[in-house]
Amino acid sequence: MKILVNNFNLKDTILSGSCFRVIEQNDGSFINILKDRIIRIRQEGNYLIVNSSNNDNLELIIKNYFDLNRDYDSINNYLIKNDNKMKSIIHKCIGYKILNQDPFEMGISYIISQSNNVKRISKIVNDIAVKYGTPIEFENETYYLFPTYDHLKDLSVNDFTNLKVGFRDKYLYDYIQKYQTLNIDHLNTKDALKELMNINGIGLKVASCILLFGYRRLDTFPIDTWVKKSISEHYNIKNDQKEIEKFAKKIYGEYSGLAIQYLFHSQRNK
DNA sequence: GGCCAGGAGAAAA
DNA sequence: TTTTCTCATGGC
Repeated sequence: MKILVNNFNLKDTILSGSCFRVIEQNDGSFINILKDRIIRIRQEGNYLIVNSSNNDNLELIIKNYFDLNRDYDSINNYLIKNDNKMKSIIHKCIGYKILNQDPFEMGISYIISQSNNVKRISKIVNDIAVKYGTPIEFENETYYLFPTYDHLKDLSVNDFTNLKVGFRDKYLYDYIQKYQTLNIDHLNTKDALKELMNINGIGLKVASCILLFGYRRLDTFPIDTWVKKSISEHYNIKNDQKEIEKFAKKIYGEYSGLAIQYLFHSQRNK
């Protein structure tokens, strides 16, 4: 399948570090494991070329996953209007989109991410899928979908320990116990953060990532060392979590999540 | 072989 | 209230 896109950069988007289930291929394409299917995708100019294990609603699913229906141009203009320094930063990030990933998978993945590196995060996430997820045949290989809540709801703390997640075993267990009572969609962002942080092992950073990448809350912004570095380079702001939060909310408003991702992305790609 | 990774929680100051 | 220490594991 061929999909026409504009102002989209597949590689920057898919390798941005928010997705742990993507495998870069030697031919420039990517194997990406979505919620319910496997895709092979590559970009040729303004076209995406996609093969999938499941063609039902494929174009719809691709456009939703890569956030291709959102008007990034007008958001970018809004950000630049509020902060002229954004102009050069955004210029380095043209085509970067925020992936719409599965909320449950994001919860598990970002709990695992704390004090960890991307390579090992990906390995553990994949180990969980291989052990508890559904196998899918695609291009003569077997891939495993990330398990649903029902697949994991009866696991014990020790089952997670056996997955070599270290001290995060009890965190994952508590997340599973509380997952069904979460009511994120009916809460504003501030309360949604609170609700997630009520889970043992989820702090502000992880909760922000879950909301931004799993629940499309573009007004949440994970602040890490890259972002702090970028902020202190571009702005005269104290290198302090609270100060940066105040600044981001005030200047970038409802799109602070995207703005902070631009800072993260441009700093990381230096 | 020591350092550190898209942190969080508990203890200590 | 803010700073420091600890928590498993493995990549480099």
